[in-house]
Amino acid sequence: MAGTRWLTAAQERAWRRYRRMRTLLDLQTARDLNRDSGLSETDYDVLSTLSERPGGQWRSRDLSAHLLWSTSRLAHHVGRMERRRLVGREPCADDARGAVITLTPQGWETLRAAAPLHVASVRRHLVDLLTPEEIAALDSIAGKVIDHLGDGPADAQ
Amino acid sequence: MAGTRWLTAAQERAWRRYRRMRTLLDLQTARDLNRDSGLSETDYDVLSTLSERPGGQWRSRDLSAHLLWSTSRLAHHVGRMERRRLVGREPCADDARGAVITLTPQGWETLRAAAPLHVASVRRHLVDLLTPEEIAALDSIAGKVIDHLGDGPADAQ
DNA sequence: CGCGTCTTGCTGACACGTCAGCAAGTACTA
DNA sequence: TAGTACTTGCTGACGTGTCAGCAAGACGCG
Repeated sequence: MAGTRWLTAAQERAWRRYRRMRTLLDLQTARDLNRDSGLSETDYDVLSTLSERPGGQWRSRDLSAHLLWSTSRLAHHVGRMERRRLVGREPCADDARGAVITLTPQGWETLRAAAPLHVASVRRHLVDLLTPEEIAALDSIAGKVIDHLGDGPADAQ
Repeated sequence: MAGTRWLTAAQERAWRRYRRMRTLLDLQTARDLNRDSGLSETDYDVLSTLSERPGGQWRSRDLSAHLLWSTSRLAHHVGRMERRRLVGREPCADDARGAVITLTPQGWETLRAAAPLHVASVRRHLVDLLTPEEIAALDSIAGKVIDHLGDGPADAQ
């Protein structure tokens, strides 16, 4: 590999700082979420995704694809959340193999209470730090990466 | 919480896509790194950080602070990397409590072989997708978050 | 020095994620 | 309809991260 195209100083700096932002921001929002609502980020992802559908119901297969999780990971995580009464499982009417994950009343209530606090946390540590131009730039950068990594525009997201 | 300041449409969109970029980019670079070099991202972080110092040596305490890892996490991870002969442990001359983590010859060689492939992966999935202006914007955004979350500008990174 | 406190690093128990493998159901094809 | 292959979801084993707790050494003050 004689002809490796190393990063320029500006590129290297941006990459390093992106990685550090990622680490710090994750740590902080996770800490806030756990302190405020007793949830992990993954718990919150599951609850908020479920709530996007009218009845709070998703087929396991679709939920794991949407979250970019393995079906195994979803099964484990849903099992743990089920024990905490945040979600439930029901057989699927159309397909006897299928399982439908459902938000319980307690799941709805937990999410309702958590959402404003989580939004405040995201504002505090990211959104309110940036100008509208920077928000637009972040969106555009993320869009390019998402398109490149082929998230299937029609599909998940 | 009647007066919650929810996100605007543009902010919400940027936040969601940032999160998705994060997930996709992590998955892809981790997959590439493992396929090309048999390393995890955390392995690579440890090796490349060690290599920044002349002798490839870091005090445990300093390394965990630099990586934003708990000392426990570092101890576990170094133990595993030690079994693979990528790093070694030595007692610290100045402080009998201390441990010094050292890159082994095999660790150097592994990193030397992995680096160009990893850079290519980062280029392919991020850097080469962006204009110089977008690189600058990403750097500036990350800088704001890092400053806000108090990474101690003089300290780590 | 002698004592209490802080720092450093390690360990064990437990929570979470991945992977291989399995059982049951569906879909395609002859 | 029977046979084969695919899909769906679960489980167990194992690697990794977090947390509480420990032992040894450093530090500070009388």
